[in-house]
Amino acid sequence: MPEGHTIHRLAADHDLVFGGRPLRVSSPQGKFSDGAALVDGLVLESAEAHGKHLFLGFGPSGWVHIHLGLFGKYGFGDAPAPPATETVRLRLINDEAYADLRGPTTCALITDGEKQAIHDRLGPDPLRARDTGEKAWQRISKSRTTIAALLMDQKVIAGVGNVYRAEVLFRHGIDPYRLGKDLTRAEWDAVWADLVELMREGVRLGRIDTVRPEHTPEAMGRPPRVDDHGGEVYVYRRAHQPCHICGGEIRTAGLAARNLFWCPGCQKP
DNA sequence: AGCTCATGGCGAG
DNA sequence: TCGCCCTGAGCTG
Repeated sequence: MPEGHTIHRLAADHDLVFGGRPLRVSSPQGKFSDGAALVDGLVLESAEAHGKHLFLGFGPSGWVHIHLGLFGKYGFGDAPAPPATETVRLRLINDEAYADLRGPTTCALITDGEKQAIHDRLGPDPLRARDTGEKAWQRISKSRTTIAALLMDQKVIAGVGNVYRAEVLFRHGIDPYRLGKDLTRAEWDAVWADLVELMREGVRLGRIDTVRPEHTPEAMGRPPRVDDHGGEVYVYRRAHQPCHICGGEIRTAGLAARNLFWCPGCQKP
């Protein structure tokens, strides 16, 4: 289950494992059979990520556009591939490896123009080397929407999901209900820079770790702990537990159909 | 076996 | 704001 770091990692893995060589493409489940047939046997020329969107490039034949949604999952493995189960939407195979995709929101063959339209509607991505937080700031600084909602809006900033949202706001002591227009430029610059760093680390480690060294359980003299989503965090899914820093109770609330987590003690309005 | 929930996003009203 | 789509894990019974 993905935020932007997962998708950038997947793009790199595709390049490494399948890039520059022909590969077999199929859709055991059948829902992508037509698209798969059109690129089967072609060379994978490039793999790109923008926010939570993944693009597999097959030259003039176009791009396989993948969005994992909430449930989508990739499984990579060494050849030979096991028999595909009925939920495998997309299977890639070469002599050494296979990759299975299950449960994506999107898996479709698109043109260069359609791909460009997706880039155009996405905000800057902290994991794209040429992107900066400037365009995001232009929208945030004029917006009467809460910063918590803005961080989840992929048109404002691409790649941030529910975990990074909660964690980066905590790390900067920003109350999630503050309005975009009430953030200072310095606050936004610090948040953007932090996302760049945190998400790069997320790509490297393959999980979301946001707890600073001085706040780890060891440093704080507490028993070791890994949160049930695989990384170490301050507030995400820690409702009603004590804050690692102030000891106050972590709070949760629904916001735009998602669960928001924050520490009222550390994140003042 | 059936329910709930999950790191997303879309379109209808 | 709500319902809906995609899948699987972790409960409950």
